[in-house]
Amino acid sequence: MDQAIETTGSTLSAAAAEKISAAIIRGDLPPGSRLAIRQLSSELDIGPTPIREALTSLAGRGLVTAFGQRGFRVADVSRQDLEDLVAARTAIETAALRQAIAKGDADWEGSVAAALQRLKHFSANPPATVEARVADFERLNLGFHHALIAGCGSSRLIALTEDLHRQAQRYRNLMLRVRDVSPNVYDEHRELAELVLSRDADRACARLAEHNHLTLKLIYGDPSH
Amino acid sequence: MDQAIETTGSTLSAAAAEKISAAIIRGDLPPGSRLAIRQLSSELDIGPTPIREALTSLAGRGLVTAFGQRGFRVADVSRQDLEDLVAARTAIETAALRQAIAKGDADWEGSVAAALQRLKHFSANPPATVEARVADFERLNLGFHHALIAGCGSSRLIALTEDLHRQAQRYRNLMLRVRDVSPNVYDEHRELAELVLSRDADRACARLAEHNHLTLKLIYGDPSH
DNA sequence: GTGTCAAATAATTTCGATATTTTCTTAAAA
DNA sequence: TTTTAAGAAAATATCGAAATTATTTGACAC
Repeated sequence: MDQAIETTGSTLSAAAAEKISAAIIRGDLPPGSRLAIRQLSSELDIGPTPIREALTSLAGRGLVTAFGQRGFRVADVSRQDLEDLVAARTAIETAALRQAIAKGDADWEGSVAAALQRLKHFSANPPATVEARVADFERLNLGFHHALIAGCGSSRLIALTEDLHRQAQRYRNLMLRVRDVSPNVYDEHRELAELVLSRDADRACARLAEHNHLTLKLIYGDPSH
Repeated sequence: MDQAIETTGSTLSAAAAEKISAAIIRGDLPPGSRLAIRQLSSELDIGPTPIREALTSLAGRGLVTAFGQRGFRVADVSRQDLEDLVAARTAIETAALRQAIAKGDADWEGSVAAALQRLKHFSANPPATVEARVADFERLNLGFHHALIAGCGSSRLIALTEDLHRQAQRYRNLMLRVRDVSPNVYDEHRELAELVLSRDADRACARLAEHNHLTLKLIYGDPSH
């Protein structure tokens, strides 16, 4: 149910960007590898022009790096870059969360509760295979973080947060050899949701920052620098 | 000395993006107006493909909106959008400033002092014409804000800050009929620079937030909503 | 007079091919 | 042996045209 319709009414460029983006986040296209236009064009059976446009779009979202007249490459990874990523994500996501807590209405509270409920159900009835567990969790996790800040009313902060979330997801997929979902993942999110719904902005943001730093800790160990 | 060399070694797409971006920020292309590929192609004497790529790139930077298969338009403006813009910019810029104050070395301090010095010289010897005053000030102002956060070491936060700075510049160019530089603009920046160089992060960030809210106040009056 | 449908127009999107740039290879000179 | 230079090969960036899609115009029915 992923690409059932060939042309969904949207452009081929968007479809190409979606597929390439997914491959990069999944880790199938390793960091630094060349993104040859001709090769991608024949592989995806799409002309060079939409491929090129897709790569340009992805470059604006931090997954691809453009090298002047020397083509495109998958964005590199490093500890320093991950520190940047976590810092930027925390700054933007906490700002959005503060606005959401200040402005959020009843619908927003309901969305947060619903997203948490889905995580609870997932935790109680996890899928059998590891692949399904990881895939489902990533979808629910993104949905939960989206629900938290959806009430902030700022399309800019929401879009930026989701971009950075996907970049962090790529790091986890690339560098964590043990790719399974922690059993107490529900409790982690439940406590965060409680702080949010009780409108305690300071504690909620502190908890969210801590939550985001987990990615850095899991990959590179405790913060030293 | 702006477009002396036709092809600077960079791509035509980048050149087209630069020209269209400047026209949008300047206000020559009004918000909501259609960005017809064929027309831009003949006007700039560049093929449709680079134009298209330029528009895609600008869409990722918030100056252009893409409408599925119905072309591109200059991004709309509204009070709500400007509130988003100021909030996002403040969140990101203050986060970068905190990191810069924490990590910044002697070179960074020198850059801040130098950027301030250029503003001082500008204020003491302003150009004769209004156009030159505004153009010079915008360049120096961008340089000053860049210098403040350049020491943060996060390319992500720097790039985002500059994007949002240009979007705010567009609002000022569009909506302020009185386009001249305030005489006490140097003092404003000097006080900010002093707080930064004294490494007082809290006060510097508060001052920077206040500084950014000026755009909103000048355009829409005092904050009510 | 109003709403709906169909044809024509105009636009974007996409493709295949060309020209330019970069990179790799090879050979010659220091 | 190392460096430099020249030529060949591959890749990108770009162009002009074709195909698909959206919009407008006009006529017809209600």
